[in-house]
Amino acid sequence: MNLTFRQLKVFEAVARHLNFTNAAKELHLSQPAVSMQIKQLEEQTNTPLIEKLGKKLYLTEVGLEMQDYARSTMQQLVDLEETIAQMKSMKRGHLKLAVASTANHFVIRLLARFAKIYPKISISLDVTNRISLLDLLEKNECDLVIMGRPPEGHNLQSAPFLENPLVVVSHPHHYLADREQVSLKEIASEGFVVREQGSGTRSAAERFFTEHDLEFKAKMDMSNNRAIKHAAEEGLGLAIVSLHTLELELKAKTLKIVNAEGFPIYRHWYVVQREGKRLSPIAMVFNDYIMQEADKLMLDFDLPLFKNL
Amino acid sequence: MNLTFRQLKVFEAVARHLNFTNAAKELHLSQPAVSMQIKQLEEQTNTPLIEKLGKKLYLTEVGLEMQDYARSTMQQLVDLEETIAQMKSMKRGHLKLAVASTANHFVIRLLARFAKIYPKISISLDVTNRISLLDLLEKNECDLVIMGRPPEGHNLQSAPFLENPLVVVSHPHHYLADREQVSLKEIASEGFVVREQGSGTRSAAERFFTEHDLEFKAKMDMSNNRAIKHAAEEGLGLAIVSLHTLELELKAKTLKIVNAEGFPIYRHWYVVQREGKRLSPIAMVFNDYIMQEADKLMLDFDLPLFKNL
DNA sequence: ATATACCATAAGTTATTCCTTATGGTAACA
DNA sequence: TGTTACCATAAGGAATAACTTATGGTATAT
Repeated sequence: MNLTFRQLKVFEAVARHLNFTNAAKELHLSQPAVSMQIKQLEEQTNTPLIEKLGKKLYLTEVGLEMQDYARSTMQQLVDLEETIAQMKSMKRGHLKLAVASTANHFVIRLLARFAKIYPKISISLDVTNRISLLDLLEKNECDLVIMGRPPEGHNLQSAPFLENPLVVVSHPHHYLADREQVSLKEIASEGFVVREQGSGTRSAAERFFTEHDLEFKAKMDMSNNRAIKHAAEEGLGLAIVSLHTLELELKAKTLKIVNAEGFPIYRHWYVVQREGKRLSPIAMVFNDYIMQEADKLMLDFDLPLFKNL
Repeated sequence: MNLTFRQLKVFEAVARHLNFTNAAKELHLSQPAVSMQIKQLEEQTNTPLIEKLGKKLYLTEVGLEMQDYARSTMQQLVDLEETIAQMKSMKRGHLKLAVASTANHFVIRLLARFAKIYPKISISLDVTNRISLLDLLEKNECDLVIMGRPPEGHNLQSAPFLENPLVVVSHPHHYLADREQVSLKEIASEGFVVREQGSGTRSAAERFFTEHDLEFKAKMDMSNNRAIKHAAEEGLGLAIVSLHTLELELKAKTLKIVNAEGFPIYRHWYVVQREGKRLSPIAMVFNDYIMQEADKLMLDFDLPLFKNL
């Protein structure tokens, strides 16, 4: 059986009018055109759908089934169109994001604002480590990723959208904590609690010290940013972390920013997507949104401003 | 938007395989043929449905919607085919009957047997008077009607399928009740309880007496067969009724058949349909069933047999 | 760098779809 | 009985749908 939508459409009109001529008028067709479509449909099903008794038309039992089917199929088509239209106009849709755990805090705040503008959009947010992020992109399991600078050679497209100031933090009673200015040399003489090898923050710090011909002393390394901050809070050493992860600790005064020479180091947050990926409308809008608005939005956050921010 | 089933079918295959070439093989098509169908579908929706990242294919969000739609539509089509097939093979369907109230009793017994043979068929039975029966036929609101001889000139097709013996009944203690033979003259001298003017039974009786040059004395008339029998039970007079309506009263011995000369009068039960009506498969089968089987089935009923039956 | 797997595109052909006009037949109705 | 309303059928033509083969491009893998 190989029906066509055309047949169904014509049949539906006939079933409604119970009159070929009127159905033809509605469809802007000649009457024989309608006859033919119905005839074809009856040939397809190999059973009469309409019976003519005297002047009047009646649907057969199968005809009634067919009418149900035609209506439901056509309604579903309308629904589909509606759904697609909504998706296009971002009244509906799903945004799949993934962020580096370090970025989690501020991204959620960005997302909260974004979600208010597009209330019908559902969002899923995966918070995970760099390796997993790349994996998600690789498998096309998310639209966009927010992370530090992505590695080369993964067929990725990335764009920096926000400065990411790395600052030195210490226990609030650390002897360097209240100094107006701490020279780089002094800082370098301290031991640091750092992320594992390969972490973006760690390599940025290492590069920074190397560029200034200083050694970077990693006293302890941990795989989790929260753990690093906690270690610093406990006085295990200084730490270099993204300012954006510090809102809570600064407010609670469990950590202090050390006024270290040359800091903050400015790195960037990137929006990353797979090369060649055609973003969904909503992902595209989100991308534009953070590219344009992230700077401004960060101003609302309760974070210290550095002169060149 | 003007999709085709073909597009949906091809799309479904591609969405399942996530591979054009394999989908093409499954459909016994060349790969470009598949490409074209997908392309057309994307043009219809004006949005990408499939995205290619590197070597792998992925469905876009709209693509996923489309996949749902395609599957559900195709499933519905399968369901429709199944339904039609069942209707054709009478595993499903609906039989709309209407019977004269006089025929109700025995028709229900016929129907009970018929329903056992076609257990999946639903049946509706309208029990009503002659006028309404003709009206139902006129409006094509039932497949078949069972009644006495239908009037001419209504564009009806009818066929007798069963003899309808009309007998004279009386109160069991009526003075004629136990007589071995009652002459027609004696009968004619009695007063009768009869149906209203226009009733088939009444005109048959009248004609019968007229043919024998006797007068037919209608003492009382009623519009309902049950009421007539009741009147006879109460000794209000003799009655002429169809033997087929008497099973209960004979068993209960509340009425007796009078051995009247010339009785039973043989009339017939007819199956009636509208001229030109194309019966549904199940109606046709029912028609055949009663034409062939009604005689035999009546033998199982607890009714007296007359010599020439 | 080359081979491989895979999809896109182009060009051309065939078949089918879909519609039109013209005409015929039938039931209802006056 | 003629008229009217309505559907069926026939014939013909325009559009297009649906494939095919051939070829090109691109990402991946070796």
